[in-house]
Amino acid sequence: MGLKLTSHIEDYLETIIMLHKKKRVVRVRDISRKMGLSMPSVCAAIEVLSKKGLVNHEKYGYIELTKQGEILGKRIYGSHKILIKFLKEILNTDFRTAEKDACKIEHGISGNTVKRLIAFVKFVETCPHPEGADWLKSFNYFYKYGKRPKEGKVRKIREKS
Amino acid sequence: MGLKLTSHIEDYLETIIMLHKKKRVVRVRDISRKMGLSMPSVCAAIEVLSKKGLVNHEKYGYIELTKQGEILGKRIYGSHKILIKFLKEILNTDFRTAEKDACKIEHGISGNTVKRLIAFVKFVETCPHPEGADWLKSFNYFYKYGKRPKEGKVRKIREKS
DNA sequence: TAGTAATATTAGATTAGACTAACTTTCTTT
DNA sequence: AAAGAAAGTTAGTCTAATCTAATATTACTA
Repeated sequence: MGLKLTSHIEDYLETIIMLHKKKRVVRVRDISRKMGLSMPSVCAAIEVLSKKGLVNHEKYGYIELTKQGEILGKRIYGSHKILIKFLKEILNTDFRTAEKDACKIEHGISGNTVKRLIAFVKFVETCPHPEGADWLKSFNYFYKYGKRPKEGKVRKIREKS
Repeated sequence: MGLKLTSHIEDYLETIIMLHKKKRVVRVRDISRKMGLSMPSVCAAIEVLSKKGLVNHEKYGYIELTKQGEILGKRIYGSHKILIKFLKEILNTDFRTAEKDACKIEHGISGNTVKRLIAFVKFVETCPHPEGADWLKSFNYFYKYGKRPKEGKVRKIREKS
């Protein structure tokens, strides 16, 4: 009866949170489509989540998060969002890569590291444009050309991949 | 006969690379101890790596990386090191957390993201002390106190966890 | 409202990764 | 060089996560 979740089960929980935001009502089919898994797989996972007390689910009915499920799910989803932000806005990876990488990364990362990452993202965002231009643009220049831009040289960097 | 590796199998490969650096000769027992897994588990994994042509292994003998195994292993190990660096030197997490998190993260992350991360770490390291003090120390201050240090205010931040 | 489509569940199989117990080989120590 | 210790392997079991096929329920629609 432990509350320990495998990373796969966490994925289901996170997906439920995301679907809830858009639809308010979540069904097996929705999860199945969103995650690209068969409905039996989803059923099995929901069964596990249900036994852990994280969702309520009656046969053939909707899936609802319990209080506990919502708390845990939101924590997981929070990590997801901050990672996306880091990957997209700071490392400037493209949207699809960011999504993919964030999914893989988020379950492994410890709570403390997430906290630091959140702080870091905030720190960078509030950075007082130290190089005479936006700091993140400077990074993109650095990534592209392998050297720091000269003062006042950074405009807008467009890139692929 | 694909060359696709599961993340677990990549872990074994990475461990072999690390052990090689220190011992030159790697045995099942070494891997077993390093990874905290039973010897039969290691044997099974070595069998897989052997079939993929990444290691050579004769019964009761040493484990040697093939050319291909070394190339792949080093690539994986490279991601590991850059992540450790990011977690330890930039986010300033403690050593054990960094190790743990890096292991979890590294297999999920895409090659392109690793490249960006490498660039990012280098970028930060070469940052020309924009706030009148070392940039990373400023971040640590920010993490600890939730606000940016005033000019010239950052000394040395000691922290737990 | 009866029939069909969509959704959900059950049953059973498969795969990867781990384990323990038992056995074999190699190394070490006296 | 023989005995015991350490290392390696084999065999068999377990669990988690997936699948397909078959069945059951619910929803839609003509």
